Amino acid sequence: MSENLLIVNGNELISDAFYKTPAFTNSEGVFVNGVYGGIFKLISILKTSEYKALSISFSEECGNERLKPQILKFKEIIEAKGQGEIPVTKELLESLENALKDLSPSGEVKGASFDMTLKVTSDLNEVEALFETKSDRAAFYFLTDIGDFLGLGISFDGSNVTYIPVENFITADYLGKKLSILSERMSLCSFDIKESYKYFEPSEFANRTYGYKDEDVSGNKCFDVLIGAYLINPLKNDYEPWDVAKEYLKLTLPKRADLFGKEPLANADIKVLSEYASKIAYICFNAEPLIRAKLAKTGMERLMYNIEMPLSYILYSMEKEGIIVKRDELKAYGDKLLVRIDELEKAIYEAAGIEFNINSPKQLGEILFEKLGLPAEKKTKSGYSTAADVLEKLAPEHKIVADILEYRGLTKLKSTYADGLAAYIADDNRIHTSFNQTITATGRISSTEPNLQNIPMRTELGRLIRKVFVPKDGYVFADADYSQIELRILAHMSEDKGLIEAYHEGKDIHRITASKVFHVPFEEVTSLQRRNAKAVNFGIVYGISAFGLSQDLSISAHEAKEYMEKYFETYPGVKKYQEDVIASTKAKGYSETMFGRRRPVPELKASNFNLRQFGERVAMNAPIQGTAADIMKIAMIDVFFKLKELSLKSKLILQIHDELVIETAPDEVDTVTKLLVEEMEKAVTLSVPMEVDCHIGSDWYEAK
DNA sequence: CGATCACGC
DNA sequence: GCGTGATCG
Repeated sequence: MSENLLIVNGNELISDAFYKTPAFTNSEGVFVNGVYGGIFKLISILKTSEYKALSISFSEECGNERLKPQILKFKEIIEAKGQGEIPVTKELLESLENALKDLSPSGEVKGASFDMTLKVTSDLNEVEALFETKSDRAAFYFLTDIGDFLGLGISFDGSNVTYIPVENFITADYLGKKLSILSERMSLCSFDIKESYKYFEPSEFANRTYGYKDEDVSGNKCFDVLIGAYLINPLKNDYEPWDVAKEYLKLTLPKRADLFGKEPLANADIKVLSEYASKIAYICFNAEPLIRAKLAKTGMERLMYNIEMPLSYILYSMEKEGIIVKRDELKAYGDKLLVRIDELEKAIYEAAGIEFNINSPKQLGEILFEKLGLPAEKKTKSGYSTAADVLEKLAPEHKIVADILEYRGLTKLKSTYADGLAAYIADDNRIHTSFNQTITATGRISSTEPNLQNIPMRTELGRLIRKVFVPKDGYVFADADYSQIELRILAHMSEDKGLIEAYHEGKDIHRITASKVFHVPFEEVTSLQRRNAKAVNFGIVYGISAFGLSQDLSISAHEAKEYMEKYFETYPGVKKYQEDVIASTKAKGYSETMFGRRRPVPELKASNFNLRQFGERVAMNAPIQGTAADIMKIAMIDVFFKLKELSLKSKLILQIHDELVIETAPDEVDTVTKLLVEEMEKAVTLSVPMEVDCHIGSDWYEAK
């Protein structure tokens, strides 16, 4: 009996917390740090033990006048739950957690003071025992440095953290296996969890064979504090554990660079290392419930649990697979470029009458606009603009201009693609890009080191680079892309009858638009009219201004304005939608996708006109671009787990915003093609059809 | 390290 | 509109 009853001295609990927790007030300006810290500690004790009942005693005397009201406040909260022995139930815990939220000034729950007990061990028996700890959740952090796994920080209660260095029997694989097993019976939390999948496989994915499900599916799930923090604030560029600590726990901690500088972590002191890894585990454990609560409050649980978390595992898998790049052919391509670059360089020097650095916009500007006296149209902050659109207009004036444009294009191909990509080809002849899930403001994925989402496509010479991207022996690429996904989303979200109808006709959308805007029969639309309509469609999706459109089409701002007005006459629903979305974004402070992904737009309230205009374009574009990103992510989950369900050898390897690439086994081509198109098209049902095109090829050039 | 340019969707 | 990267000064 006595073992099941937790007896607490209320005065001591609050008093301890009062001195440990930095002072802060609730929304009414009353100091509540003691009550807050006390309840926080109480919750953590109740959650990590098996007490069946709780009894809290209070005494009258209290010396500290600032502390006294906090003890009384706590007494009030507790007595509302019951008198004497209070049964420990789920409801009690929930109500205590709600009490925490009420105490916090911004309605968020914040952690108690930094209060961590660290234990370092690599004793096999101790580690084995540790992994038998009873808890409903754990937080961990894999400490790695340039590919080396150094150790694991792990906590089951948010105050006791164990650091396990990798040594002897305790290998990276061993710890990974332990975590995989642990994930079967409790939820695991980490920071940037994608980086841990190399060592452990969460049980929720190990045998998963179903795709995206709207409703949550029960079971122990992994949680990534980084992804959660990103969803809540996608504008912050790089979240580090310390940022989460500060934002959610009000803790200030040294950063990685401050602790270790540029030294390899392997050289660092074990004490510093263990503390570093353990603090991150500590931060994760204590921030997790706060981030979960905020995600629930902001309606982003589905995004987090059903989309982003499974996606993190898929991105890891795609990075691991990589894509084969033919080293020798890439080199030959670069050499071919160099021949032409040298020719152009000579011709440019000849025409200029002087040798200069063509790559320097400053020097180039001086040559073109001063030495050669060409008409300078546009200026930048630092001088003449030498951007491509400016040079294109100058081309008839002087033969040097065309050469410069070609030179620019070729050196770009050479440095970024030919030479740039070569540096990333690994020993397996593959490039393993990093897909980043927590960078963009709109929810898109980004790709770095190298960026495989901007491989040339537009010009034939650039496009040829895609020939060096090949599938493994005997395999082919299946490349599927959504047809105009963003414009279709606009049609759906704006509910514009004309645009929806146009898509149901299944004909060339730009031609239909031109026909409607210019009042000519569909068959009589000229190529110029179609090109202009296409540019307007494009511009609308991006929320560009008449000025932006005029730049794109090289027409006057006046003409561009007329085009847009005609467009809005044709599709009045689009105009209405844009106005509504700006108003609601302004009112709420953020825009929202179909799946509830938020993008804060503080610019809408700026006093600066240009900034506010920018805010309007962002408010119009973010829901479109973000919804497209959501849909693609769902499609990826469907495609990935479908491949798994069917035990196919084919692997998803690339995502380029509206396009997926699968390295496909020859005997699976038909299955994969059908699967890709089906899963991508059914990822979401809109009021317009989703159209997916899929091509097969023996390299990426052919498959597009 | 910010500005400019060029590549993608 | 959203990104990444190379280059310059």
